[in-house]
Amino acid sequence: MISTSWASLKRKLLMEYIEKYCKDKNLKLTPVRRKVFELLNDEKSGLGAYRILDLLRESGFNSQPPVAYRALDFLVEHGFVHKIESQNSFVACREPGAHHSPIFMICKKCDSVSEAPSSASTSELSEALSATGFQVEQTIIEAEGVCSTCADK
Amino acid sequence: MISTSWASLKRKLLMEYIEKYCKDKNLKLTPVRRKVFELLNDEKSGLGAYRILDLLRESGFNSQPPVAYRALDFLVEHGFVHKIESQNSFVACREPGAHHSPIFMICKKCDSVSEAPSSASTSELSEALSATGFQVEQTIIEAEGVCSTCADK
DNA sequence: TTTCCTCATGATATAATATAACATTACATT
DNA sequence: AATGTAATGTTATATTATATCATGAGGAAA
Repeated sequence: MISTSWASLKRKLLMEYIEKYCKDKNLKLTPVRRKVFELLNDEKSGLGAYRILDLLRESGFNSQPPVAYRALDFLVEHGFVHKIESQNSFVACREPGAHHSPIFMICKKCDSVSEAPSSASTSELSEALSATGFQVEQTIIEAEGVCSTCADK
Repeated sequence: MISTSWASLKRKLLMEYIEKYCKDKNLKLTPVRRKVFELLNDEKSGLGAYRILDLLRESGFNSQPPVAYRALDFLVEHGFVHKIESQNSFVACREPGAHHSPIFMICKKCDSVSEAPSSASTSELSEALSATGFQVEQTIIEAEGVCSTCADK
């Protein structure tokens, strides 16, 4: 049996991807920004800003609210983290670089938030809406329901 | 020239629809609930709960926050009002009874929030997501962009 | 009619989420 | 060293939302 799970390998990979991305683009992945990403990367559920703040403090950062929000702003701005509007929570991006219009699936049983594989849905939506004369620049799509794991139980 | 605009006729119609609906279903459209709906019905933009609270007070209701939130809960529960998650604001439903999965178009220029005509988009989305094993129960779709009126300027 | 029940409202306090504003530090460039 | 820029530290406060308990209003049942 191998001791490192697929999930943990993926988390590691994501962290490395972001490190490289920041290095290439000359973005400063400071300790607090990195830690916030790690915290989110370790979670399946969304975390609220104040929960993140608590976890930062547990990790030795003596932080006030603006510290957490600034780190989140940075991570969201560069697409490393997404905000889940219906929960006021944040999740690590699982498909970095893949799309700018993520679709989230939020399980009401286990509270997990997962990102749907990139699909045509968003551009179809944009096209459908453009029929009304509205020019879509950004979409927020969040689906609430039951994830496959919970449904199988 | 006729003095009553289409928009004002539509607002009136919506109000009447809701009155009838409540009467039929034996729901209590109390003064504060009715007033909150009227306030939202008169706006093109979303209103925050505390803005609504202010307007209630201006209308002679001497209300505290729970009053506004309770009225909003009632109106949302029965589909008369929708919450715009990305703004923490509320809008009157313009398509009562039409669909349980509205799609909102939020104009970043004029701040208007409009409801897209009911379409296949949502069920397509549900189908696409069910391919991942996720069972969709509810969707939140909010598109940010520029409305046709603002685009024409 | 009176009692009781339910739902709505009144009222106070506080929780949870988010930002404004200004001071300080770190570090790269000059 | 002097300067500029971006990041962080710190305090205070704004904004959004709910918990809790008390009071009232109206209908159903005794």
